Amino acid sequence: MTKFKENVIKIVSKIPYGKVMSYGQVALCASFPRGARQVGWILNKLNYEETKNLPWWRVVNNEGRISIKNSEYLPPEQKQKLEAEGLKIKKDLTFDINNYRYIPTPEEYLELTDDFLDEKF
DNA sequence: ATAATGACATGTT
DNA sequence: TAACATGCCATTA
Repeated sequence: MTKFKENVIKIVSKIPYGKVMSYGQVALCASFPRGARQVGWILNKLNYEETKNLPWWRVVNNEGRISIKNSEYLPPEQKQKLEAEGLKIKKDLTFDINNYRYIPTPEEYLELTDDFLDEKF
């Protein structure tokens, strides 16, 4: 279990009901500024126990598109879970992420680094 | 050690 | 709008 994975799990588990974050955002908040792809990789490899208590469906790409691939889970499943939380998703699996994007407060960011602060603020 | 792969992001054609 | 290119970096082959 790497620090990065722990942080990703912490961040994702904090996304409120009905809100979403992009992979890049999650990476930033986990103090891995350019780890977007690794976030996706981690979510893809989560075991059952981990997915059970983690709202992985609230993580989408930065354009508001469901971009799941080669996973146990399929795009329609994620779409259904998001719609169940009130999001309106088009049939091409896109939606207006700016209506639902979750912006964490600085207190919720983990292990802030100088590099991170330079980039974000 | 080197190369390919990916639930990504951003900019340019 | 869509396709392409480049950067990214852990994991896998």
